[in-house]
Amino acid sequence: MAYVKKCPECGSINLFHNREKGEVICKDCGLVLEDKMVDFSQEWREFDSDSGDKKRRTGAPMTYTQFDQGLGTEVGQSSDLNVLGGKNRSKFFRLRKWQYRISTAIERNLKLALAELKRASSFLKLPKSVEEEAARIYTLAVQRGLVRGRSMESVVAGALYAACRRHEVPRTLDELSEASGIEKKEIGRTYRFVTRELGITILPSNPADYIARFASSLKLSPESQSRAVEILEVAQKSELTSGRGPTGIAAAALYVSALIHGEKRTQREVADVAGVTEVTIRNRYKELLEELDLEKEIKKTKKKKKR
DNA sequence: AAGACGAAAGTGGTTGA
DNA sequence: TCAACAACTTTCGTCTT
Repeated sequence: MAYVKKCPECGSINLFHNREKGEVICKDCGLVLEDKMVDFSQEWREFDSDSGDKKRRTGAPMTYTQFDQGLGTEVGQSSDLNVLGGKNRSKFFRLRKWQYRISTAIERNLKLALAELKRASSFLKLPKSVEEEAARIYTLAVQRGLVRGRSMESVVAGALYAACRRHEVPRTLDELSEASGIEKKEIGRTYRFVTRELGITILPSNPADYIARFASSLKLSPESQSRAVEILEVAQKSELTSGRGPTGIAAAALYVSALIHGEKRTQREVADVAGVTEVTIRNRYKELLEELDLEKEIKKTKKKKKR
């Protein structure tokens, strides 16, 4: 009996297995097929029944998509009061007041922001793991006061963008912009700012990560899709990819492989789904042809068609 | 007539003095 | 902080199918 090969949602065969999170994600539509990895290993060793009880833990799972990560802290309870003397009593009230002020400000912000984050995330059909990551990034950003002077929405969008890239399911700035209603420039700016301030390192995104999604929205065959990935690999070795926008390269690779497999798409169509202009595709396309002799193959399929 | 191609000028961001 | 620079876009005219 074969293992799950196709996404039940869109039928794509392009599945991504994230071992760390125990998820299988469809790269095309973002559907999470499996997220039920259970770690059965114990994290402690039991020497005797006593220490085992102390270390054993239980409770609700912690999650960043809840505004307080599912764990709340409050300063004291009024029932503690009778234990405290006069001085400590006033100190107690002061502390609680501050705690209240700080936490309500942050919490209120987080509640709103996380709602917005969930909305945008479901609009983009992002997997849960990416949403969690984005929520984590946003929470850190709020705690460091990085939201000040920026709109909440733009920071949310920036966090999402960063989370997508970290999980190798990149979305373009255009897509984020459409989902959040924030300008492309602004998202890029806050994205850079937040990642720099939080010291989050992000690998330059790989053009191949875009292929699956672009190919499926262009309705290209799996053959063209895998050919495009092959082309990308060669292009990368010839240093055609460094310094270039990854979306443009991905788009050009797809355009070429579509030609080779006789599934012609206009430059306009490819350009639209990739969020670049025809000119960029043309430039990349030209470079690809120069470096890898693909012209023969294109001609071949042309002749075939005539017959 | 639509698509492909290429030149020229403009934009926003990075880099290095 | 500013200027040089590369990548990409916009716009537009010409060639090809």
